[in-house]
Amino acid sequence: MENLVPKVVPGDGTDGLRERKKLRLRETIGATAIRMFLESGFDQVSITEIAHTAGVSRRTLFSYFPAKEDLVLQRFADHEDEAARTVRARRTGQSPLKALREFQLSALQRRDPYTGLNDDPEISAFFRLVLSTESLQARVMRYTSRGIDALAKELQGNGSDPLTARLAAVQIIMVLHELALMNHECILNGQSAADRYPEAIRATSRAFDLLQAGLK
Amino acid sequence: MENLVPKVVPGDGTDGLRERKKLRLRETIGATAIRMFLESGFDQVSITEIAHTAGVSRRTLFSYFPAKEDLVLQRFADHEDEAARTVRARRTGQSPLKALREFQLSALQRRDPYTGLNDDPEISAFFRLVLSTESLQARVMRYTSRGIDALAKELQGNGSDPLTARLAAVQIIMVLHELALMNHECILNGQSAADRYPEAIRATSRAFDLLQAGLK
DNA sequence: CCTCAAAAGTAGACTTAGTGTACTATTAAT
DNA sequence: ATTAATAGTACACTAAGTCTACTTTTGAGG
Repeated sequence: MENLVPKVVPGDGTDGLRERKKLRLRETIGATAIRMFLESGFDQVSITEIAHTAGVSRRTLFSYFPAKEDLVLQRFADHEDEAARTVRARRTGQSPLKALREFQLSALQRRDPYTGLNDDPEISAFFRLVLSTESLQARVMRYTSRGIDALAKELQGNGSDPLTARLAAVQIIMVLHELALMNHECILNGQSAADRYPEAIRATSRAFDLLQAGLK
Repeated sequence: MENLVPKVVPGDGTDGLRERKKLRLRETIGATAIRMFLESGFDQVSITEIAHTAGVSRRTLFSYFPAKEDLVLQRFADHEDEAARTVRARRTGQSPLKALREFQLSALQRRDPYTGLNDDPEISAFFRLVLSTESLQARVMRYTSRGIDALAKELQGNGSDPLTARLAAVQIIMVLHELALMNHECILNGQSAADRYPEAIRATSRAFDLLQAGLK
């Protein structure tokens, strides 16, 4: 007697040759695109060229990356809820703001690209690409916005009323974003990460002081 | 003897039949576009249709509005440096934050569309259009970003060090933006502006308290 | 190993935003 | 009235993204 349940049980999505192949192809396409963008600029490379270079059809490329911007920015999604996770994982008794400050300072120390304080040529070239392309900047803002949502939710689940949680999240995420931009700008101007480091620490500390104690 | 200076002296740009005609045509095109967008949605109306309805060629339309989004959002540009102007025009001795708070509360009272607290059907439809269209939201963010620049500049010319000015500007403008979103959301859900008013005042006051005294 | 249904991929036409170019029509000043 | 600049148009072009119908690959079961 034949089985009435569907023959293909999706599993958890990580098993099977098919899944691994898809993942690899996605990697290939993304890497090809970024390489070409870094070489010639986002607007100077067409989807058609990327697809051809990566050895897939245009249509296939679009089935992996729904928009041209996604070819560059998928990796940003990883960081989108970093702040929320930091707050969630904080030591008991520690305030959210204190946890974020601590995390941010250690991120600077380890030159986390996310802080803007990283002068690795490939990483700073990637940042330059993103920040010099309007449509990419717009997309980054979307991720930032999701980061705000995530943090607000986390703060709210932590005793804050919804209004305060939301306002705090907006302030915090946007300030962190601004600090990263400042660091990146210095790196762009040729400063080394090591040179910039002390000032980056100072700026971050000052920013958290302002967040905590207000603008006055 | 012929005159060696250029024959056409531009003047201040407001004189002449030509200038007035251009201004009127621009109005016509913009109004036509917004009417059509409100009726069918931003993505459902093509540039070709708008140009045809407004009685101009596609190319002419693009010479007035370089992108489809600009057909909707040019009027946002007016508000882009409102915060900076408010700070500049404040009474002597008043702190920037105090001036902005005062301005914002009076803007709520007069139901300034800019605060999100306006239930006029045409205005709320316009907001809904903008907020339900991704590409328009991205464009709004650009204006917001310019508002930050303007305010930062104003604060800096007012004694703040550049870092503090910049961080304060980011916080203030983004918080105001968020407050407007909240009000708008309530209006969208059918609440009247009058109904929402007390809570809007409360939220704004709370937001300025947080900005001034910190998140703690 | 063979079969076969589902999933992945492809080809190519289509829509639409936006640009470049070469031409025509207005306008305003002499 | 002449004329040079400016505004507007027609038309062709590029490129992103979608739709549809077709082919290939894969992996599970017998």
